[in-house]
Amino acid sequence: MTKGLRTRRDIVDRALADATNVGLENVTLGNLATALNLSKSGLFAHFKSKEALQLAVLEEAIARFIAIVVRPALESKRGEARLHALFEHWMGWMEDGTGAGATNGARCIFMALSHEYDDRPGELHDAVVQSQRDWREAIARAAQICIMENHFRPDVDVHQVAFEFVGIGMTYQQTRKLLADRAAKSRALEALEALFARCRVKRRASRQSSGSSVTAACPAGACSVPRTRSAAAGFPGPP
Amino acid sequence: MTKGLRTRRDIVDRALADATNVGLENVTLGNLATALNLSKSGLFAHFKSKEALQLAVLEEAIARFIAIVVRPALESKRGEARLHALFEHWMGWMEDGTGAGATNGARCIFMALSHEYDDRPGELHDAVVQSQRDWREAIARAAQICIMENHFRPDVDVHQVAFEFVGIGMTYQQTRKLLADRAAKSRALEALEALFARCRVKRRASRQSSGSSVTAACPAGACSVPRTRSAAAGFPGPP
DNA sequence: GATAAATTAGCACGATCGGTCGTTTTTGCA
DNA sequence: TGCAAAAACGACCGATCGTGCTAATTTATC
Repeated sequence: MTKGLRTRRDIVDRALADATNVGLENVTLGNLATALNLSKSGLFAHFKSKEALQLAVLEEAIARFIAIVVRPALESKRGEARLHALFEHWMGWMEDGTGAGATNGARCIFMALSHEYDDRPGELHDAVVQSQRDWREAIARAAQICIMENHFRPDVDVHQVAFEFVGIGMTYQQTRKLLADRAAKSRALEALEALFARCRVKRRASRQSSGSSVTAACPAGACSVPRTRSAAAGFPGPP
Repeated sequence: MTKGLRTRRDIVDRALADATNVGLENVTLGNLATALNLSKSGLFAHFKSKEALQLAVLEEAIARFIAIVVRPALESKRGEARLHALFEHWMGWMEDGTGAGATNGARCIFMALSHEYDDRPGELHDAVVQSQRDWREAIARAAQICIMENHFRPDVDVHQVAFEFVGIGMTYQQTRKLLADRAAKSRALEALEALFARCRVKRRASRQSSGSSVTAACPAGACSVPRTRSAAAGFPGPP
C-alpha cells in the first residue's frame, strides 16, 4: 500500500517540475517514465488517463502555492503588511517555480495553465479557473483586513485591489522572464506601493473630494468576505 | 507568381485565426491543409519548415496589431487621449483576436506566445521578445508625449507607466476570458485612470510632498524616446 | 516462507505529427 | 497555342503520442 503511493508521489513531483519548465501540456508520459526509471505502462497504471495525472499535478501545485505563498503570509501582521507579504511571497514563487528545484528561469505554472486551458473545456479548465478565483479571493480577503485594521479606507473595492494586484504580478513575471529585465522587481514594488497609497486612509491630509481612488464600484454586500466558503474550498483564511 | 503568394497569404491568414483559437503550437499542418482544401505537402511546399510558417504567422500578427491597435491610436490627440486610445484599442484587439473572424472568446495571440516561447530558444522566442519590447516602447513613447504636452509631470518614468499599462491589460484579459467576469472592462478602465491620475501634473492642488507617484527611477537619459530606432524596427512613431 | 494482491514491465495498437520525394496538374509567359 | 516553371498532389517515412492487454515481479500479510 505504501509503495504505490510513494511512486505516485514521485511521479507527480517530477511531472510538476517538468510542467514548470516546459508547460503541463508538453509533459509526456514517456519522458516522465524514463526520467523516473519506470516503464511507460507502469507509470500509466497509476493514473487511468493523462488528464488524471494533469489534475493531480494541478492539485499538488495548488497545495504548494498555499504552503509557499498563502500560508507564510498569514504570519505577517494583519493589514497592509500581510497584503505586502502576499505579494513578496508570490514573487518568490514566480522566481523559483514550485519550491522544488526548478531550472533557471522557471515559469509560474498557473499563468501558463491560464493560457493553456483558457478556452478548451474540461476538468482541467474548471480546476484552473477555480484556482485563480481562489487566489483572487485570498487577495481580496487580505485587502478586506486592511480595511478592518483601518489601513485602507472603508470604501475601497477589495476585488478591484485583487484585480490590479494580479496585474502587477503578471507584468512582473513577463518583464522578469520573457524580457529578462532586472528592474522588474523594483517596478513591481513601486506599482504595488502606488496601489496601496491609493487605498490608504488619508491622515491629516487636506480635504480633497474623493478623486480617483478605488471607488466603491462593488455592488452592495458583494464585497463582504465569504469566510465560510473560503474555508471550505478555497485558500486558508485569516486568523 | 501571383497564385503562389495568394495561397500563401490564405495559409497565413487561416493559421493566424487558428492560432488565436488554439495556440500557435497546436496549429498543425494537416488541419490547416484540410481546412484550406489543400494537400499537406502542397501546403508545406510554401514554407521550408513549420517554424518558417510560425514566423510568418507572428509577422502577420504584428502587422495587424499595428494596424488595429497602434496606428488608429495615432489619430487621437497627442497626450493622455492618445495613451488612453492605445489601451481602448488594445482591449478591442483582445476581444476580437486578430480583427479577422475569430471565434468567441478569442485569446490575445501575443500573450499566448509569451508563455509558449518564454524560455525555449529559437527565432520564435526572439521575435516574440522583440514584439513585446516594441509594444512597451510604443506605450512609453505615448507616455513621453503626455509629458511633452504637460499632461504628465516631467519626472514620470514612462517605462514604469508601460510596465503597469501592460499589467492592467493582462489582468483584464484573464478576468474577461478565463474568469468570464463582465466587470473586467470597467475594472481595467478604473485601474488605468488611477495610473493616469498618479502621473498628472497637479493643478491648483494643495502642496503635498511628492508622495508615491511614478518616481523618476529611470536612469538618467534612459527615459528619452529613441525615435530613430523605433522608426526603423519597432512600431510606427508619433507625428 | 507461502500466497494473494499490488505494482511494474513488455509489447503492440491506432493515431498524429513534421517532413521527403517523385509525379501530376496548373499557371503564366512567349 | 506551346512550353517551361510553378504549384499542388499522393503516398510514405520515422518518430512520438496516449492507451490498452498480459505476463512477470515485487510487496505486504498470514
